[in-house]
Amino acid sequence: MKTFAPREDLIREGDKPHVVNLVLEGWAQRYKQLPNGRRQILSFFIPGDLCDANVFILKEMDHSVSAVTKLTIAEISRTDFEAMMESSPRISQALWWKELVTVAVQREWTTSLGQRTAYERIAHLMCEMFIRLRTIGMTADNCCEFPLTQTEIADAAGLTPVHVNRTLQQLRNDGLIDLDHKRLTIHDFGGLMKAAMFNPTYLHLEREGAHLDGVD
Amino acid sequence: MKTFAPREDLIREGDKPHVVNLVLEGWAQRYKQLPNGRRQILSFFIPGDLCDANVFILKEMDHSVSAVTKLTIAEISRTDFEAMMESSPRISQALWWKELVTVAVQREWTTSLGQRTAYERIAHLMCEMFIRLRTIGMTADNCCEFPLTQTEIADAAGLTPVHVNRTLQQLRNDGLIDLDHKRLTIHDFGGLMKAAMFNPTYLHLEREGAHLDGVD
DNA sequence: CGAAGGATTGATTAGTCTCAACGCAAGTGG
DNA sequence: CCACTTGCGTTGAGACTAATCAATCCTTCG
Repeated sequence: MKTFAPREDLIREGDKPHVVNLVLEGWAQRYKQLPNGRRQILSFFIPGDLCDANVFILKEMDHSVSAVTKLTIAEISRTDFEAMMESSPRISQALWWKELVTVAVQREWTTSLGQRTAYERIAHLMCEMFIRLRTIGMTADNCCEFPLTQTEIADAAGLTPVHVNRTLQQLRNDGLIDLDHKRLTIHDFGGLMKAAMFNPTYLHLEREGAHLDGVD
Repeated sequence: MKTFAPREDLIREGDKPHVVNLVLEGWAQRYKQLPNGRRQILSFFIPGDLCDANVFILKEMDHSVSAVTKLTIAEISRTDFEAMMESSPRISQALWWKELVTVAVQREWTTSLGQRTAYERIAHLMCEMFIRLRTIGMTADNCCEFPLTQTEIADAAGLTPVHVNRTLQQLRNDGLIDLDHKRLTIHDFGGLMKAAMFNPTYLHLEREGAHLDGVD
């Protein structure tokens, strides 16, 4: 068990991976930095997420991971991880499932960046994070923590912070959300999903309970 | 073994997955269609690629797959696939490796769409496909097949066909490439990589124990 | 030979970026 | 406890990349 301060790096591009990280508390983010200095945030991790199942198969990390908030993680060694995988087919299947969902989410982000407008992208990110947080019981009614700065939203959505700011104002004016002091309130989830063209299929929630699919 | 005509669908979003597809000959593409009609191409498959390892763990496909060219594939049943996985740790590790590379590629596409310009995105796509084709021996000198229409390049790069056309002209005028009759020639690979900010690390061409596979 | 899909070109517009400044709030050191 | 610093959010003006709309040309192929 290990803790990190907000914005501290856990893993840097180029590192030789040697453990699997399991998030226990807080948010983390995966990102890539380009030679021209621009940064793309590739995914967010919340409690229960594995940073990279089985990474030690790879020679070198192709991305970095940093804490968003104060962060607590468990490090799982290669031997422990492999023992887990072999201990039962059900566990190894669950790990495969986690990995398949991770790719599915990455594909959806690709789709967002390629086809959605700024407004739609931000709405989509909010839908995704809200649902993911809800499945781990970290929402209260229509509220959740949303500890990202506008610059981080920008780097995740492929936009500039200035444009994120203006777009958030639109989302607020349209009565869809409120975002203040790192706290997100969704006033009209149906409307937000519609605006984002959000379809939760890609999160493959079925096995965790259909009751969570009921929206608002 | 099965064949498909160019542009024919192998798998449709919403299908219940029941086999793993292995590409034997030709190119295929994974894509997603949004309610507003826009399409994002998410990845290309070339010979040797698995369309989706272990997909049958999921209840429902969240994307579609179609042939780009005339296509030949092998269908691997769930039982056969699982038998393969259990037959040896080296095989199951190789399959994990394939999957990890798939996610890594997806992350790089996310980065392209979020942070690279039109010019850089197209250059990057060409670098990636050229290297992947080279590792399976499907390049000759600095040439390879590149069977995409400009509309397909556009849907992969998050651009319009018109803009792809103009950008290709720039790439040609800059002396980096030629693309004609579905045949790509790279005149200056170093320059193309530089323009694309292309770093092949994410393809993880080296992996632990790869030399034991007789692959490569 | 005609049809159809793909590539190309031109003119205009929209969405987002860039640059620059300013405000506010929280944390820090004196 | 106050002044200073710093990071984050907000606003405005102008520039630019890429989208849109629309027409034309070129290939390929039945």
